[in-house]
Amino acid sequence: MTEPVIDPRLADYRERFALVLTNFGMQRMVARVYAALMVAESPTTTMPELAESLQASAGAISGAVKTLTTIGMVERVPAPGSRRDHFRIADNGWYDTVMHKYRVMAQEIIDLAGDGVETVGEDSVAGHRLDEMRAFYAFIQSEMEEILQHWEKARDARRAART
Amino acid sequence: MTEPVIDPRLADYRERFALVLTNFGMQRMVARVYAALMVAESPTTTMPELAESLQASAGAISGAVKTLTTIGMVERVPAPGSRRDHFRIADNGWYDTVMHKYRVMAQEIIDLAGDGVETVGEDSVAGHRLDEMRAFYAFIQSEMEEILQHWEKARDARRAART
DNA sequence: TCGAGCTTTCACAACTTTGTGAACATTGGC
DNA sequence: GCCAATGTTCACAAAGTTGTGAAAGCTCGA
Repeated sequence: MTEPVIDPRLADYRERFALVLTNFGMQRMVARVYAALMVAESPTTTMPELAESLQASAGAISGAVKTLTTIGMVERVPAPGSRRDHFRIADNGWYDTVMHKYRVMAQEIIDLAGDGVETVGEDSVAGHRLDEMRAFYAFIQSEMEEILQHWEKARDARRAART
Repeated sequence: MTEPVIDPRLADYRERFALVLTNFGMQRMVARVYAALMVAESPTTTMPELAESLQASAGAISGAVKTLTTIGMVERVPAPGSRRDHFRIADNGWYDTVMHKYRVMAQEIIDLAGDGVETVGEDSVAGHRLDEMRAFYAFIQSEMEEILQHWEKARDARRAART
């Protein structure tokens, strides 16, 4: 078993980062790969590099990378002069993905609660509970659009300020 | 095996409801109990009623109810004239709990990203990535306070309007 | 078109999670 | 204070999840 060549302090931090993402509901290996890309000093990283650094099999890396690229948190980068695939954290990937997920979830709950109101009747006890749930998520959904716009403005200002 | 006495249409809806919560990351049985309380027509429900309706063991119900009361989504209601414990969906439990969870998660990420910036150095490639992540969650956290206040106002108006 | 280098897929084993059933603990009425 | 009704805990079995290793599949350059 070869030891990975990486600053132990950085490896510790990377694993802690992955652990937090795991608590969010992200799969273990997916979280570790994301964390590795997040703390990587080089702009892009290859699958063998990830496998060695994380001490994981090529198969596990392949699956995790596929998940991350599918949901748009990581992107495959064309790498002239190299036959290996290169990957990096997608610009905006984090919040685009998170926000998209929340938007979908909110819509799902709105529909679900709406169906419930129809099922139990809108003037029943359960009907009122479900209707308030629906109203809450409809409210959150509408607020989210506004927040996202505010963030994009704030982010652009930050980036511009970074000389 | 005794068949549960419940409208099949309602039982289907209840299971669908639980499934959506499960996709949110809630444990299966916890989600089923919450769904059962949500669609119940009676204001409160006992553990044996939940066990029969959900066709689950008393042990599983006990565990799920404990989880739900601990996080504040369900409350134990004193029931004069009955030796059984009665439970109901906590008023405000849903969004208090969800919002509290998000607030904690946001703070955790802010701290995590902050530590990362210190670990890798703020002028490194990774430092910039981590710093933007930190800024995003700090932004979300501050916006959330405002949203919650708006919702409470909107909710009170809704309730007042319900004659 | 062939071969070398990468990546993907898949069966399996290790591990984790979840719910049951039964024993144990608690509570309230008599 | 006792007994019966309820609630809780725990060991274990079933089910599900995750990562490995190896084999199969691509792809690019010659």
